[in-house]
Amino acid sequence: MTTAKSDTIASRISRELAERIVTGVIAAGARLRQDHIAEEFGASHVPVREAFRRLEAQGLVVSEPRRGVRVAGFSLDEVKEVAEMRAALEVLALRHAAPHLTRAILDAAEAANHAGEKAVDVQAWDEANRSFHRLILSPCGMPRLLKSIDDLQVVGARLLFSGWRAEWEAPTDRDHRAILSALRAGDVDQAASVLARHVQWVGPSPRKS
Amino acid sequence: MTTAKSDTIASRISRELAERIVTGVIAAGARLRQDHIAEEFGASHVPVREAFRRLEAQGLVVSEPRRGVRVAGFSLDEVKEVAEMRAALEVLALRHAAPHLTRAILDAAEAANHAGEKAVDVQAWDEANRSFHRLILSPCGMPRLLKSIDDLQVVGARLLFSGWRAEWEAPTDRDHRAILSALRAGDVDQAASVLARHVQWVGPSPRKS
DNA sequence: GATCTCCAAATTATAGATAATTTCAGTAAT
DNA sequence: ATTACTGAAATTATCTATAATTTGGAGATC
Repeated sequence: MTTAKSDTIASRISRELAERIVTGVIAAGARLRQDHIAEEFGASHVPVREAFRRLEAQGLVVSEPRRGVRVAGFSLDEVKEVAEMRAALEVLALRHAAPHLTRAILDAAEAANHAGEKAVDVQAWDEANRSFHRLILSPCGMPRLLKSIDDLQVVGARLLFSGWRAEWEAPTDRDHRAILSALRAGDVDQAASVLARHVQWVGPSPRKS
Repeated sequence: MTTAKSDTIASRISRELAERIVTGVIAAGARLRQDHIAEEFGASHVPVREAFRRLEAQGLVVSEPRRGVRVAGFSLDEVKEVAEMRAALEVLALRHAAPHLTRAILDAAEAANHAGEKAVDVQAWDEANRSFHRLILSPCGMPRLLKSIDDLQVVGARLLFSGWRAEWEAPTDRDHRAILSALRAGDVDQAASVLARHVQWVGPSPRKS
């Protein structure tokens, strides 16, 4: 958890900035100036620019040629859009993963869910939730799909960090259990249906732009 | 069609390389060396590296730290994966676009379809096909979703250019007409169903890795 | 008082140079 | 013959410097 050894400086900067954006340390709409960031990381601005490109690909920043990059906004519409995309893709992944799911995988997913129930802060809860989804979807064996889902998950996590309510935890865990029990029963359609609803849920209250 | 005015050198290089990869001028698996490309474009390697990052985000190249960049492969599995992702996302887009589709838009889509029937080469056919899809999906008003679909379309186009058969044209145009007539009849489910099957179709013959 | 113009400071984009790593051919050892 | 080493050449990643563009404000004009 220290400086996170990473091969290239660009990827280290990219990871660090991503975390700051997701956790809200850098606000939506804030402008990111390459020289300032370069100075902070003790690097030149070249790797910073490459980090920007990666963040742009993830949808965490938007870049206008010669006018700099700023943190992507997340209005309610944008959050919903990401959630719906993720729902569609996770359903696809689940249908391909289902035939390869083993008892051991489902047990591991259940353990991840329990870890989420015990989580005391947002980070831990988010991590457990991520694990759950990754566990049941990875066996689909579609790397590009999984990467897209992961990127969408990261973007969606901004919502969690911006306004998380402890009450939201219970329904999530219930959904997870429902998905597991449907999968154990071999009812993929039911599991997919719960998963789609579960992922699309972006909280009860409208959020500001 | 000349030098394609573009704001930054990086984006010009990125576009040019993308086209070469899609059309097969650069083969799958080929290594891209930044200095060589920089020299060819009369630029330094910094914008080349940024172009690489964009291509990586589009899924046209894969990059390993300190080991260079190579053109992404497209095995049958990968092509299928992209097609299924695109099907899932286009269905989502269509369901959101449907309420906003006007007579004029559907007529324009029909015109695009006719242009495709008259197309004499792959480029023209691809362009018409792209227009058709863009026309009926754009009204969904979900920019991130549309961008993802576009990227997937570009990747999928590699298949067209690698082995296109004139016979594939007719079924495609028939699918397009079926989608239009379902939309005109207000039967969104039917349109979505045809669209999903249509997009997932990757040709009758298994392709080599 | 509001708007426009123009200039300086800040910022982005690219170039050229350097350090660090990988690749690979050629040679030696088994 | 095959495998393991070695070092030069090629290549990637980074830094420093420079050119080009944008931003923001001071002063002029209406």
